[in-house]
Amino acid sequence: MPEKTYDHNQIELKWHDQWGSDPDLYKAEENSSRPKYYVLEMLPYPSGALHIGHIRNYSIGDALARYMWMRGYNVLHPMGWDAFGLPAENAAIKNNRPPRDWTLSNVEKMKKTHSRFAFSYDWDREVTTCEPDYYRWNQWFFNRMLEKGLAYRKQALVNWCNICATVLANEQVVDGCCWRHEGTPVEQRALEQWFLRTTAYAEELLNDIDKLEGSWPDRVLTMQRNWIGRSEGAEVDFEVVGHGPVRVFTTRVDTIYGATCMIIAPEHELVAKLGADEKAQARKMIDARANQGPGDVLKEGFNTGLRAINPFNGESVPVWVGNFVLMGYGTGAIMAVPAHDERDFEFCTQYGIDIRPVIRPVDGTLPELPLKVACGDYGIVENSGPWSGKPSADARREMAAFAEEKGFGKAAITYRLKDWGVSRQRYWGTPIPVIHCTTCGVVPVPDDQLPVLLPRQVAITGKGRSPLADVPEFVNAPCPKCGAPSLRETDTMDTFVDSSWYFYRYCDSKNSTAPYDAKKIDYWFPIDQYIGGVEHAILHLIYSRFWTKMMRDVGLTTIDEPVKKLFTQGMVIRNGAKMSKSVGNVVPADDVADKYGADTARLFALFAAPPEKDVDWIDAGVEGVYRFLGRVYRYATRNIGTPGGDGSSDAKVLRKAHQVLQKVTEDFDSRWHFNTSIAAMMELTNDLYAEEAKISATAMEQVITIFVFLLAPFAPYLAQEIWAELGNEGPVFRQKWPAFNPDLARETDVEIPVQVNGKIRARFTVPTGLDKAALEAAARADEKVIAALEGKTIVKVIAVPDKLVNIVVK
RNA sequence: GCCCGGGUGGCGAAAUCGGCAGACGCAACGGACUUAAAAUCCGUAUUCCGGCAACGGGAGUGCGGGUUCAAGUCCCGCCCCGGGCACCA
Repeated sequence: MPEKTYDHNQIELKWHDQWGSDPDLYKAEENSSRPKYYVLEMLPYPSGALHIGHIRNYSIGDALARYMWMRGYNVLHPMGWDAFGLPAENAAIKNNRPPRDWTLSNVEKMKKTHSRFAFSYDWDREVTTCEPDYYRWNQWFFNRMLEKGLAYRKQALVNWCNICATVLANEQVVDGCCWRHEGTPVEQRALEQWFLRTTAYAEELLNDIDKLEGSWPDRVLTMQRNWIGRSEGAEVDFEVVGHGPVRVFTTRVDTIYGATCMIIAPEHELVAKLGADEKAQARKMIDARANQGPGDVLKEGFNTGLRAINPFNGESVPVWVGNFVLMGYGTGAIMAVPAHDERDFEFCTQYGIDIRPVIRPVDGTLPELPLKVACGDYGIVENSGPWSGKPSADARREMAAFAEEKGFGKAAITYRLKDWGVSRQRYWGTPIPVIHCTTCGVVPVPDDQLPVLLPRQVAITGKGRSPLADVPEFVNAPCPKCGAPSLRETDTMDTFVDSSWYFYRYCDSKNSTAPYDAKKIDYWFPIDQYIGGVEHAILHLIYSRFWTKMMRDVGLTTIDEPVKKLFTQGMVIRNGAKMSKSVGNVVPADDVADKYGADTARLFALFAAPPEKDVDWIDAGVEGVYRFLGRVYRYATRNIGTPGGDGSSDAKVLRKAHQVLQKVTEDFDSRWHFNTSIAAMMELTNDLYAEEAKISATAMEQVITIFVFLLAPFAPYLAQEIWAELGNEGPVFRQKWPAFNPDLARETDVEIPVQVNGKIRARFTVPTGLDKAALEAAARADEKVIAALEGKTIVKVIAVPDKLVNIVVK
């Protein structure tokens, strides 16, 4: 066949049309005899256009999906849209266009790009989270959580972002600022809010991390462990004279005889009982903290004049208010042991409060005053009544037990993790399905009245309260219990609710009577491979784990963890920042596809670096991959169906082909270093060019066929085109992945370097597998080696078969 | 401060088990083809020293030590970069 030039547009358009006319092409089988494989990439926010960062994510998942298909699995590979969220509202304000219109038109555009890139999704299962047939189930789950006491409402200090004009979850606060607005400090506001009781699962979320060990990246597991932040300690009541007990939390109850004051947070309820001056001072601290960005904060405090009694030794100590004590952790009050805690030391030194060492190092003496630094180490407890002389660990345990026995405390565990605040004062989200009735109180909207529909025509102001509050048709509703005119809840749910369970919906996306059929979940779950950005290590991935456990306890599934294996791909960086629309440094996927084709863009996204690594996007590198595909195509077309050469290089190129097949197969099955898989294919291409004239027609066809398979998971269009050129029918990714032949792949000869004292002095070629003795003999017979050994005494000879010979001389 | 990653040519990287450092690609340079250019094909390329050259010699994976016949890889101590957590009691 005459050589054809690589016209990516023509090839890709042809197969795109052909594949597009077959809706069942990438369909997962409902009743399959094949083993199941659920591969999932994190669903995108429909911002308007796919960029190279998306392409990298989907190219990894798609290569895997295609490979697993060829390996004979029943693959579920779905895609959807995380369609609720703030950008739609901002766009609506800017363009005067309803968020739904804007969102759905973005979905259409991005779906076109998806299809152009030939990502193999089962679009039949598409999920769009802003549509009622999806979000009604958010509401339904909310009702289940209300029944279980896992959803509750309380007045609480919440994180407030002024620009977003809404509340943020704890997880959405970064360095004291809004996660979407880096420079905007989060304010604390007291609001009535809905919370989901994630803390009920703190212990299980932490313990089950062990089950994920080895199949989730360590980095993610560590981040989650830190986030849950379990500390073991004790709670102890100090009687505040004239006011009653105030409880403190400490991890070092063994140091309690060294407590020289109590410090409470400025938000602590005891402050309300102080004088006007003190209250004003505490208020100032709270405000100062609200306006503070990240960084070091100066310790500040004042003496309340109150006294508290240490229940262990009956000592009366002063009560202070301190700006470094957090209301949101522990009990909001601490006992200060300046001798053994760095922060207490700093504070007490500053205000001249007593310092009293009570822990002696195991092999030393009690620290002498004045101290230069606090000593937080464990040791032997001293000057501590009946516990003196005991090791810290024992004293901790026994003192907590003692407190419990005497009724003034107990052993306690505290978590950094807090309940998930889900109320948002915004329009574009799932309406929280409750009604406020003056007589019945908070009444959930009954399941059979769901969904509570989000009204379509709403004026979005971006000011402080939910726009839904200004829609009378929405707000005014009868109480489901007593029928009296009542008011609907106008807050909407955090969008992370949507993404906490969407992957279950893919298994049964059209179910109109339940979120899904449990039998279908049983078949497909857990997700065999989840692929996404490490930036979701905490938010999305903790919420998803929580949601699964909640679903299990509600009786909707039997599994504990949704994701078996997690892969976090590196970010695509451009101009020093993660590629994203909000930063404005995106390379639109369509631009690259226009110029070089989808195959090139996909291949380059994988070739630039190993997939877990961050990669700087540099346009220049794309050329090389494009040239490679062109070389492959021209070579294939000019050699298919030609008489061929004398076959003297057949063995050589077949060997190389099987070696590359082995390498690519192993890369898929283990560490996914597709950059080296692709490099191996380039090597094979270079060999094929070099040996072209000496390959027989039969060998040529065999090698090109192998090449097509190698290419199929990465560059589906070109693979399909050559597959057809070879005279084959049907989609190549429905073929069976070829097994490599280890005999054909085996190298016959190997070059052995000979070192003398570690310096290479000679090389020779021997058959592979030559044993030590023969290798040593061959080395000693080599002229150059003889010359190098002249006049030296051999101390030792190391011969490693197929690797090297090292002769140690004196 | 604590906990994870990482540091290799001009650049992206490779070296999976301790065994030839720099595969593959980009950029660069040289050649072939062309009236010319593009495209394509072939070749050169870590660096320093000596040589017209074939070649020979030395150094080299952030820094300093160590183990070993042999270290990018293992051990100890540092430096730098990226990420996470951070008055969390």
